[in-house]
Amino acid sequence: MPRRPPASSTSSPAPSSRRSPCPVACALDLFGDRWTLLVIRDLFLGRSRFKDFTASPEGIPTNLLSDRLERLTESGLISRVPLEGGKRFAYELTEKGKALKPVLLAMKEWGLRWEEGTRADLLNQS
Amino acid sequence: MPRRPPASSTSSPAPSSRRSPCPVACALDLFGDRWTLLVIRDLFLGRSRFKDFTASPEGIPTNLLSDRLERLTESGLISRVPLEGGKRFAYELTEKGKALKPVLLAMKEWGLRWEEGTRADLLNQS
DNA sequence: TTTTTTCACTTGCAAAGTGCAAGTAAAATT
DNA sequence: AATTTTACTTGCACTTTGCAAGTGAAAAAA
Repeated sequence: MPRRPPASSTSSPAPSSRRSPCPVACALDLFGDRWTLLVIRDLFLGRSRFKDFTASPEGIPTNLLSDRLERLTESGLISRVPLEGGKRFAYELTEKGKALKPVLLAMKEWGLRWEEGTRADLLNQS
Repeated sequence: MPRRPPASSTSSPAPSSRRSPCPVACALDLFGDRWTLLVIRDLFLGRSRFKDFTASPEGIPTNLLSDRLERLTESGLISRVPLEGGKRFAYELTEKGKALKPVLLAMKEWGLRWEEGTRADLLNQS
């Protein structure tokens, strides 16, 4: 995945790396890979620290997690919040990131219906 | 992306390559990349031939298109339908593939809302 | 306070995937 | 019969992925 510039509180400026003006293509430029949406999912599940993400059952490699957290921050889907005094951070969804809930819910429903043996322990409506 | 076995008309058996029982992770195992959902989008837009997909504005490389069509067929999201007599094929969404409409619509809405300059010429409700 | 453990990464490397260009053979068209 | 189009495949350079190991700071334990 190629890299991209930051984001505003309303809507992000079109980066030159955009493949087309299609909103689906555009979305895939931001999270079209095997890991990014799982990090978003974890954030919806209340996980917020680096180790929380690595503890998820899929076992994201730590170098990829670093990379994804950085990209998500750059594209304004998440923000880093400094933890008590120290140099450590928690991550949280921005409004833009929270707006992905319908996407995740649709994928969850699809998976539950069409892929045998899947179960959604945690990701609820609301 | 690692490869996987075929699919039934109800729900697909769990492949050993599955990363977790999470329906989202499972879905991403099938279409978690930058191109697959664009092929699905094109099919929803009525495109069905190899050249139709290559003609989309994102310009998928032909080797990747071949690969994606094969994987989508294997995983039961699309099927190859033989064209009049010859050895050529058209591609169409299966029921399982059509069931991805809510996912694409959610992504479309998200892109339109949060990514400046995107526009959805074609992908409609229904 | 010192030691140990945990956390949040980074680095190195082999393997796999991507993207581009060029090639090919069959089908369709002229 | 010759030309063009279609649906691919192949080759190759480059990038990304996944695994393991290493590192330094912070937190916890002794």
